[in-house]
Amino acid sequence: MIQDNSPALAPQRRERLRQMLREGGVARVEELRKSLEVSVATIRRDLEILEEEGKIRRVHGGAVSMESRLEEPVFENKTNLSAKDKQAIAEEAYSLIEPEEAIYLNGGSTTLFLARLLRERADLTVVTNSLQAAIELADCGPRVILIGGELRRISQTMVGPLTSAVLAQVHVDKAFMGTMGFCLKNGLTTTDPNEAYSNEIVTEQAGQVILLADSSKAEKVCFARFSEIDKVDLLITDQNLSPEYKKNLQKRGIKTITV
Amino acid sequence: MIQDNSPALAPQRRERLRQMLREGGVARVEELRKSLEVSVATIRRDLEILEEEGKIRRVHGGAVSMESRLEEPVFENKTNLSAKDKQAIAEEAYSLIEPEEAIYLNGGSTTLFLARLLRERADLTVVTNSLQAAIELADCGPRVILIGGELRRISQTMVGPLTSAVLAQVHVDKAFMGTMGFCLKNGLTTTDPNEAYSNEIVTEQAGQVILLADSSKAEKVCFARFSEIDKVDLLITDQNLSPEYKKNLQKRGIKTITV
DNA sequence: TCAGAAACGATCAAATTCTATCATTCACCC
DNA sequence: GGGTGAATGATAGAATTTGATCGTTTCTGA
Repeated sequence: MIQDNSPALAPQRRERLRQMLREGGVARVEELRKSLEVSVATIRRDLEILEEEGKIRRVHGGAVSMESRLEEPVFENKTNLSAKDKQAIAEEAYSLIEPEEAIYLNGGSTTLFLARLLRERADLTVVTNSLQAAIELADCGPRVILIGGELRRISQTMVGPLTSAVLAQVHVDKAFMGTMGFCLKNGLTTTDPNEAYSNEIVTEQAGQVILLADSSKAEKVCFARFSEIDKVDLLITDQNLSPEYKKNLQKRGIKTITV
Repeated sequence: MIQDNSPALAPQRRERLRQMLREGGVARVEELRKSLEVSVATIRRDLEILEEEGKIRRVHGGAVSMESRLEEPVFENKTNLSAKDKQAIAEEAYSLIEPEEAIYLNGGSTTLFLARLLRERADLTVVTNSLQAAIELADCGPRVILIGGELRRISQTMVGPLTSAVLAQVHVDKAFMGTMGFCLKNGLTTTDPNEAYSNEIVTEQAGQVILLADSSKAEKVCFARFSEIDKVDLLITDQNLSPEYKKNLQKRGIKTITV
């Protein structure tokens, strides 16, 4: 017999694919074909399956492991909204800020864009639980108050029970909140209960709650709820939110701004 | 030998771009092209994508990173001044840390060296008011608790009355404190009263107070006092501290370790 | 302010890779 | 022994990526 080892079974082969990708972080189809000694068609099919399972991400020419460094830690939805839309939402939010106000920013990419716009505004006070926002404002601009608490690595935010200590002592005029999901029935939700805890305290206390969320977050529900939808005063979002949905929000007393 | 040099996959290439930009803060298109060995068109396209994702910002001639870590302008010089001594002091301090302990680090260059040594110690809990220490430990290592408060730009620390809120709720076994000056008569002093306030709370509460200070700080007095010298349990310093002075410290109950 | 140089964006062609489709193989069952 | 169906391999047309070119814009120094 020339063919000593029978060709690996499909699940075995996929497991090897996965492993190879984990090791290198990335691999091209041709490499994989050589290693596994099957046709590119098979490799492609396997990659397709692994992508469905969320183990890898296919790219032109090969694939990237989702279990390695090369991929972003935050890949909640792979159809991440472009920076341009987030920028637009942030700019709209910025225009709402009055001189001398105290505002709150929670963690998240959209609020980070807003933070960047605040670098020149020495008149403001910015309260935040976001390490990245603080870094952005560390060397210039507004007065910055960090709320303290346990550092949640994945989001680089301060969360948990300790955050209530500082939050109890400050008041903000406007809270600009990002969220993982908002839903008429289930309210505002995020993945981490500790994160939710901190967000909840802020939404309770803030003079005004302004939600910064692209339309992909609509009717999305995550594990940890931090507020009823009614607590929101204003939603700034993109153009893909249906008019009916906006009307429903309107009924609940939530104004919507579309950028 | 047939050189089948398969070009790097696009995500790999962009990751390298990102990294190069993070390291240098900025880079020219031409540099990037040389390093990655692709055409400028490709570089431009990649930069465009990275900008879209908000990772970088394009400028005429190249790009700047949006995610480069805090650069320390004046602070940098200070860390370089006697970096070797500070590193040695930090290493000595590190050896005192027991498994599973909760420790405090205040702001300052020496404590920052110590923070860098803690990156692998997942068993510890680190409480700190230093933004830079937090950044250093943000993506790995020990549990990090930030104490919150107002951000003092020059030192990148959280200071002031708000810090007491969180500090009142935690206990640390050992507090590693840097200081601007220590003096037998005037105790521990620093320049900023708010900074002093936070330091004071910590020195009052910590199980053990360990002072990390090179000899240039001896008998130096600054504006704001935060502790009597007696509160210090242990001083780690360099070899330039006179034996008599050490003896005087000994009389006050302060052990000295010289590195 | 102006002119030259450098950098940029848009566009096109070549090369590579992808998708969709069809043919082949091989185990399995009746 | 032939039918069945899943898995694999092959192929052609579509799509994507890349590098080169050219006119336009931006920067720099006089």
